[in-house]
Amino acid sequence: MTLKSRSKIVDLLKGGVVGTEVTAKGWVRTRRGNKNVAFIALNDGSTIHNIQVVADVTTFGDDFLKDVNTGACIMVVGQLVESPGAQQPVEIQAKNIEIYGKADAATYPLQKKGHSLEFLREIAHLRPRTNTFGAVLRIRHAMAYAIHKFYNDKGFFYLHTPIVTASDAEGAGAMFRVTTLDIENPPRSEDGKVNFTEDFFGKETNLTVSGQLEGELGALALSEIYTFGPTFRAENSNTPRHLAEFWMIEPEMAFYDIEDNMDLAEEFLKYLTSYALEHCKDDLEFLNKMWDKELIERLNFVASNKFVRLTYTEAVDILEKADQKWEFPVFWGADLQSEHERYLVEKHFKKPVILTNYPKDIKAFYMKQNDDGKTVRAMDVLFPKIGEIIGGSQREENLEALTTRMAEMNIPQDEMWWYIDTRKFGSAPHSGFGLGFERLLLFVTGMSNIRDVIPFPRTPNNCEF
RNA sequence: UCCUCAUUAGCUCAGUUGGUUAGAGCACCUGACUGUUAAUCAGGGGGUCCUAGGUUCAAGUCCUAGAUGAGGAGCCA
Repeated sequence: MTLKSRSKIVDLLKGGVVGTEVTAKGWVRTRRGNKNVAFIALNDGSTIHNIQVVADVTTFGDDFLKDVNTGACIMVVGQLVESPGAQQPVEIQAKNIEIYGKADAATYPLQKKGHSLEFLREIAHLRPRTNTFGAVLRIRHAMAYAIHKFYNDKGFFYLHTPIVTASDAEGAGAMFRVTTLDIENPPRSEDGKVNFTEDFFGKETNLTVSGQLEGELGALALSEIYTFGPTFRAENSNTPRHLAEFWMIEPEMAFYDIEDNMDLAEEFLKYLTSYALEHCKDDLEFLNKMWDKELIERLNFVASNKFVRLTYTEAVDILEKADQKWEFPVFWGADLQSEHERYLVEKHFKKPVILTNYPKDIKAFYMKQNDDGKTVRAMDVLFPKIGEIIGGSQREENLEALTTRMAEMNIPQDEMWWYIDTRKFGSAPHSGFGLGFERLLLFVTGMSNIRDVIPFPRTPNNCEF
């Protein structure tokens, strides 16, 4: 028998054959019992549920069982039997128990009773062993898989856009510099400035803030692509919705206009929501019970109801007529604030909202300009509790319109020659959007802080683990 | 970065108007219990009340500054 031969607890609970000898391995959640019998709740992360191991105290001895405590890692060999207890179908009658790793009860930080999410963040190396983070991490995996499945089934190609980039033209946020220069004593040119031609890449480089521009290059060759990778923003954002390092999905499609783009975004979000409801039932039920009593109801609602679509101008109209005091004034041309977005989603429509056709001055240079000369074909998908979960647009494919806009917004065109080239040679109408993976997970898991849906969060002043 | 709030046992939290020796549940230790379900029951040990100043006869409690955390805002996904 090799070390890895064992039954996963999820399989034992669902399809284990009663009467057979089985081997289970995992971490002890609790041990309880009396002087005759000990009950060990064992979890191996394959499911939210534990399997109950029953150990005869006279067989194993008090001293031995003392070390089979919360946190210890053990192997159990024994017969799978029907459980007389009401809370589990089967249990293991232990014949042999081996302790792989003890956990000193006096110093092991995790206990069987509730911990605050804040405390668990401080022990992010151990929090995957809790019910909540086990559930979140399994759902995170399921969503990542579902994203690839969704696009693969549609014939999209997964494009790996670069993580190190020399373009900071998109202006999506402050960037992390990538350099091998000696930060204490960098080479300088005659004018005293740091001489980046001596840096590793011979120019200034940063971590990517978006794969979109390179994604467009792929779409204008493969027709439909998506990216799914890490993204970095050096913004000093301290909120439950922002991370310095997060994952983003960016589909980019040739021959899609803004309507096609919205259709895809809505179908995508509904697919993922339905996938979670179908494949992560046990974990969602746990999170629903533990953290968010309306979670499953909300997921069902989003999966089965049409999103509201309206233009920015219509939204401003609704907000101006709303019987509501605003901290920030509403007028045409102003960027919508959180309070405005929340009002539309949570109070006025009570369902997800897609806003389109924003004033061009509050949106990026690459967005397709409308004939009115005032608005661009941007779209933001707004979700309850989370706010903006998707931001996207139809892209400006007309060379002259694009370069004129770049000049107006002081975007350096020489650095962007390759991007502009796509509008010179075989340009095509195309669209795309970005979905923040962790924001999706906030919605799907019902967690309220983004630091609790990524294994090791990176935020200002925090890069532990 | 701005505003607000919080910080008391390993964890979760009480602590009255500033007043004797700072409490509870869980965890830990000792014991009881013939199948438990965050097992239960009895007993025990465990405190830099975030840090540094200050006010006061007296500070966990009031004041000032700082640290850390959280919520809201901005930036955005």
